[in-house]
This record gives sequence, C-alpha cells and structure tokens, in this order.
Amino acid sequence: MRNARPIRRSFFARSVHAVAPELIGATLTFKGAGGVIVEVEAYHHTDPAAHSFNGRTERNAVMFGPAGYAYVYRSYGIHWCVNFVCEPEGIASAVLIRALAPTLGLAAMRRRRGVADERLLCSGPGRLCQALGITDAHNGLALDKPPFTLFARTQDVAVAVGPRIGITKAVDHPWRYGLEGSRFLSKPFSHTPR
DNA sequence: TATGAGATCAACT
DNA sequence: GTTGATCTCATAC
Repeated sequence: MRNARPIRRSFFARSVHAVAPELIGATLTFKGAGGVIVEVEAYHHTDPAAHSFNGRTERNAVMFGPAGYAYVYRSYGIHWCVNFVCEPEGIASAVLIRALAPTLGLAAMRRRRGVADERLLCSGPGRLCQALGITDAHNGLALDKPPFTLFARTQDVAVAVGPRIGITKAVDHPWRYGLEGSRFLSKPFSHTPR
C-alpha cells in the first residue's frame, strides 16, 4: 500500500461517530492476514443496542478501558466478533468491524474458513474473525501493536451510511458505515433516491 | 431469491 | 428460561 500511515491508539480517543466512518478504507491485518475495512458499525454507551448500555460486566470490561484496544465477544454462542474501543476511557463505546476486502494471507484465510470464494472470507463480523483467527484470547489487546496492524486509508473514499444489522433495539440509528459499491459488504446499502 | 431451522453459550430476566 | 451486534444449509417459490 502506498504511503500507508499507521493508526495510533490516539486515533480512537474520539467520538465513535467520527472514528467509524474514517475506518472505511483502512487496512487491518492480524498475523499476516487481513484486508481493507469495508464495513463497520458504531455502538455508543447511550445506545440500547450496545453491550455497555447496562453497565460494566466481565464480558464488556474492555469497552470501559482506554481507546485503541480490541473488544472480542462471542456471538450467538458460536462466532467471535471484534470491536475497536473508542472515546475517552470510561465512556464504553466501540466500533464493530463487520467486513473486509481480503488482500493479505488469502491462503491462510481460506484454510481457516473452509471456503474458497473471496467474497465469503471476511464479509461479516463472525466470518472475518474466523478468517483472521481472532478469538477471546485476543480480547483486550492493543490495536497499534502486533499481532494487529492498522493503516489509515491513503485516499478519499465514498462512505455509504445506513441502519445497523442484526439488532432489535435502536434499529433506526444510521450508524452502519460501508465502502460505497464494495463487493465485500455483508449486505448491500440501500441507496437514497436521486 | 427468500425464508427457516439448527448450532451453542454467556448474559440477563 | 429466553435472547442475541451470526452463519450455514436445507427447502420452497
């Protein structure tokens, strides 16, 4: 990637609603596998859909810590999902990473996922964690140190916005962000009529 | 293309 | 005992 600039932890110590759209187009790798972030969702602690909404628990403790760390939780008893903690420490907000366009370590990701189709490797929060090998063992790790690498996008991108997926509370908040037109979204964004 | 069930478990009521 | 920031496979249209 050309002129890629590493993302530092301070990048995340701001509003989730500012951080989330800026992550679209950034490059995430983990132990030599990864790709370009094409879909994220923002979860603020005042948001009933956020895990931190009802206060601190053992599971969500990392969300209450400083920004720039990974919060990994088990979803539906089966999958792992990874979030990036944002805001000043104690606010307990995070960005869910929902999809990547695979660029690095394709063979390893195919092996872990058990599928060959590039579009099925990282197009969903559970899928991308399986592809990268992220589990609860990585809960609480810093995002600016190995095994994570994060690079800011190197050019402007068109960011699509829409309601979040798979939740039953606060369903109307337009806090899902995606790379306009990407083939690797977990679901397409509906376009506003012209 | 669309809808539904099963997998599987921690948090919560 | 129920629910959920999911995914896959089967069956129906």
